Amino acid sequence: MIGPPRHPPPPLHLFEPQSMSTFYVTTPIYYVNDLPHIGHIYTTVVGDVVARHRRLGGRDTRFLTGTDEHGQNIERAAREQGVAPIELADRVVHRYHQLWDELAMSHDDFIRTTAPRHRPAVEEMIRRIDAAGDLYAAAHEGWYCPACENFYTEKELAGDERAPLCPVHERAVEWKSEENVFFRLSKYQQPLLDLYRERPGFVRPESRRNEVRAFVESGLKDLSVSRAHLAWGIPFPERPGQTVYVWLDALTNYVSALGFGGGDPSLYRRYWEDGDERVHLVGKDILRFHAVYWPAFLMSAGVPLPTTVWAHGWWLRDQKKVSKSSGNLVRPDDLLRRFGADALRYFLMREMVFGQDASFSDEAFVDRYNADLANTLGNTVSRVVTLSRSAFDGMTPPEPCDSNPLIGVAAEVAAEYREAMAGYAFQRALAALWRLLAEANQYLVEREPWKRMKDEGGSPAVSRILWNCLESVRIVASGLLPFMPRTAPRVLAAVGTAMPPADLEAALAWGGTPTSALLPEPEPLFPRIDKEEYLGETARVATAAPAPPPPPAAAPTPPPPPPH
RNA sequence: CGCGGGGUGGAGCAGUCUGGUAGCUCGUUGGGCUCAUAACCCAAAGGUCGCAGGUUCAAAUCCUGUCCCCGCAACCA
Repeated sequence: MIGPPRHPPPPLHLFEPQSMSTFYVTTPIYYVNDLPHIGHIYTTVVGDVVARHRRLGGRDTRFLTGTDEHGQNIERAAREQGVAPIELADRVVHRYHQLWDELAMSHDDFIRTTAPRHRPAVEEMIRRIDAAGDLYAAAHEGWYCPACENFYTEKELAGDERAPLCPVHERAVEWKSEENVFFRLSKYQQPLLDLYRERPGFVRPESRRNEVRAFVESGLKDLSVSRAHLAWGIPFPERPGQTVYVWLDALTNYVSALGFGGGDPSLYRRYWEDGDERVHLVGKDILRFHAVYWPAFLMSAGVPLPTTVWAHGWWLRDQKKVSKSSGNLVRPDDLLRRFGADALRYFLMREMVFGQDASFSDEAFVDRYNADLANTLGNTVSRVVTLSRSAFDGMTPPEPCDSNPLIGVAAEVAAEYREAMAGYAFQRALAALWRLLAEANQYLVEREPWKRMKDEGGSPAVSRILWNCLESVRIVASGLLPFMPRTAPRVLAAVGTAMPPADLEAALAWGGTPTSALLPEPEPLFPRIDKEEYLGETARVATAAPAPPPPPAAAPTPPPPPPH
């Protein structure tokens, strides 16, 4: 028997294949009972940043997101609004497409659990699990509301223990038993514990792995994977009157989108079965489903497991937990309108330590925007470009420089960026880039090229000084390509590099700024925001508009998935 | 004895695994610069790292106890 390793394993990135290995990254599929908020955006931005980064590193990358559309909550919400469930779903999905477009998401596919291609995959998954002998019929008992036609857990119920009430209708629930299909989850308790031990990187970060392991060690009960009385779902194969439990339905999206169980399995083979890395990004609230149920389903079905389930924290609002009832959700519309997608993307990635909770506040947003984007990045671009244009007649400097203090800093920064990106430490990666900007500013003040220019004009010394600064900004902007897909190319263009690079490693190396290239007149990339004024505005908006208006009853048909 | 996370200068955090002068960003104060988006650079003030005890030559860091805050506690996406 092979025991656990005596030493902790090296970080995963050391195992990362060098080139053209595959990388498959997914977000959860979002439940369409609610419009997207900052939490949905965050996970998807993380996925996009990672996907863009791996693509720029030459990996054969696929990035999936989508929506989860079945289940009693959707059915109920649709009934309340007097529309068919699919209409409700279409409406919300339309908003997702719009939003991902606004946010420059580069997903290769968008899966909907109501799509025709999804159902065969679920059926195939069930067929395999059944063939493994892991399904059986048994009675499921619980508190049942006849009006909802739905079971509730003790925790969900309103009223007190003596007179439990339905949380929706506030009427008495009854203890009821119905026949369901059960999955032998208990059988996988030991295999799952083995999995966590043998592959420590399966659940990340480590603290979450411990949490999951503790949960599994405490004992697993078999899981009901079918529902009676629920019309809005995938019919359970060979079990008339039963539909598939939404999580079994939903989790299968990660392979249904690749063609699992369908006519063309080529993507499934490429990115899953024969794939090198399969990463699920999830919020900590749904870690259990991804780190316990999903691998158990896959083991049973004889399908390879994901390589990593990465759980991140929650966005709090002003230090408080976000909830629909308290109305403190952070909605993206105003932020996007005012600051643009890249500013929001930057904030989310810079402010949160990936894996931990972070707090959103308007003040923190404006502070970060002004300090990092307007002052440090925007202003640095502005000053070095203006100096170069003035000294060299609208061009980049004619003479490069291969010996100066910035080169060493740039190399350190690139190394730290590389390591941080491989380890999902986005905050560190960005902080490293900003260190190079700070060094460039410091260098500029020490050399005072504006003074030299008065005596020497565009001398070789001035040329080298300014070229170094442009080059530092170019490297920073290259590192920003995954984070700020619209702005980073603009920054590159501003400092004389017209074409964004296709290879990130090459772009991070010193020496890429072209000499005597046309340098366009700088435009403000991030106009500084008056903080007091802005906070005043948001306060007024918050008090004036208690609730956003409901979406229009007649929503346009959703557009096709984006062509990435 | 349910489980987990957190308590570090005014604010927000890193550092804790692998003990060894307590670090970053923002803010404050003073100075410098004037190319730049009132931006940039330098310097200073400000913390006995929740509390108590222990281990150690040495503890924010390891151990024990204790207080406070926040999550989770399975069919809820």
